[in-house]
Amino acid sequence: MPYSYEYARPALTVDCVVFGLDADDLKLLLIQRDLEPYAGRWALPGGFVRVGESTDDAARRELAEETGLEKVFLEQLYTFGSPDRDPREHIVSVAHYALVRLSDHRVRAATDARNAAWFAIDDIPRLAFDHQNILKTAHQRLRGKVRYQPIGFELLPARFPLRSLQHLYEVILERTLDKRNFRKKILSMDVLEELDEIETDVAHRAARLYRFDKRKYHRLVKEGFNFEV
Amino acid sequence: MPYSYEYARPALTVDCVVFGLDADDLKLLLIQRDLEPYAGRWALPGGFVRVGESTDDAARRELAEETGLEKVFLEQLYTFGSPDRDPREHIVSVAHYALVRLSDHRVRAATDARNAAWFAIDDIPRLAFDHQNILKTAHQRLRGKVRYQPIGFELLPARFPLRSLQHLYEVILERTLDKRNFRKKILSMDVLEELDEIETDVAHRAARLYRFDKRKYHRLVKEGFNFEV
DNA sequence: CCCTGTTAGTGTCTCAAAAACACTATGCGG
DNA sequence: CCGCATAGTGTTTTTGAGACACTAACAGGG
Repeated sequence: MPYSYEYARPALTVDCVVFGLDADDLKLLLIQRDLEPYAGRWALPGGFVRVGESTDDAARRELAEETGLEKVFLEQLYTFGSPDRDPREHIVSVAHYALVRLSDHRVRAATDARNAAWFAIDDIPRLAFDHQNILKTAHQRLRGKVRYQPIGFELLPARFPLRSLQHLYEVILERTLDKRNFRKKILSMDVLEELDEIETDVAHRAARLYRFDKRKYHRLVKEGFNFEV
Repeated sequence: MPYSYEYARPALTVDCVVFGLDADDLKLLLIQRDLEPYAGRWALPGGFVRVGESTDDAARRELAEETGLEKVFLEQLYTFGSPDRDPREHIVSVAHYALVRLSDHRVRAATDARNAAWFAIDDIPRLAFDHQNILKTAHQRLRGKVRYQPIGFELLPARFPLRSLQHLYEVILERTLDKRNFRKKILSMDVLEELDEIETDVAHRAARLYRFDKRKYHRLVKEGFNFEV
């Protein structure tokens, strides 16, 4: 035990709530624990913070190690510091949440050495530790976030029909939106670029594709805005 | 050095950004450091988290120890985890912010053994560590918060004239508000109770006093709302 | 007691944006 | 070519924000 301190220290971990979107649902990335406590139980990816490493870096590192995800949108969520949240000892966890395009990452996560899988957001198994609570907090934050920051760039493929973006908002907000009002609003924000391209392989009229204007999008993310949908 | 661990651990602290309101200004509570590093420099109250103690409890304890403040409104703000924010070693700090009625607490803080004092929010001395940055984050959060949660219960005396509440919003938002629109809006929220009582000892027409309806106020805090002022 | 100074308290109009709402267009598949 | 599924498109109504100015009450001084 080579590391000694004058006073006892809680351990420090990071956990990641990774949201992904596919054609139908908002999904959550979980890994299956192979060690006690809660061996076999599904849990949020995460692990210990190393000395000399920022908590954000630790979250990215653990995410890459456990699920193969890299370069994702990731933000700090909340720090869970209750002393009894881990049965072993006092472990404080800085929770983060991430948004990823599920289509980019589905395979890698599923075939990783650690057992990792995507779950539909309303069909989540029992989770280890207080991870259910962390998830609840993250989902609330996500719902709150879409009201004052644009979202979607991180969750949709590079080119997408407007329907997909509306669907994303509907899934996050858990309510349906009016198509015309949604289109009016989102187009008036001037962050989408209309492409000369339409969907293929659909059994009905094909929709026009759009992409985000990175510059304008990130400016808007930074400044905040008002998006009541 | 009686506490040993298999892996190195960052130290864990809490810091508190304590906002107080007096008749004129938004104030900030600071303590003067008596130890290195940054001896003599003003800093946010805070200290180490003990094992077995939640981060929230730690924040409350440190606040009580260093400034005498107890039972204040206190929420977690953000966790600052950069390894170089403290010159000694890697110290991760869970920052909190608190809102207090300055009139209730002015004396105790100022006469405490540790040198503690209130500073006007736009006349803050150079701070230790990254505390300037933490303060900036807290001030932003406070401004954001008033838009979707009612505020004031924690910062105003039990009975107050509407002018005080408007003044509170003006100070936090750093702009003036229209009296009639403000009253219209705040009264329509149905959280204030009109009292059969007016100000005393004022050299002009005395204003009617109000108080918050605790039940309705806390319901609204919980649910969130939309307060664009 | 009256005049002055200071803050309390009150209503309406304008304008912008949100919300409600239904039909035609297009393309695929059988 | 017909049926089906989704794309795409404007107008009206309603709601809320924002701008705006005068009278009322009270204290204090002359």
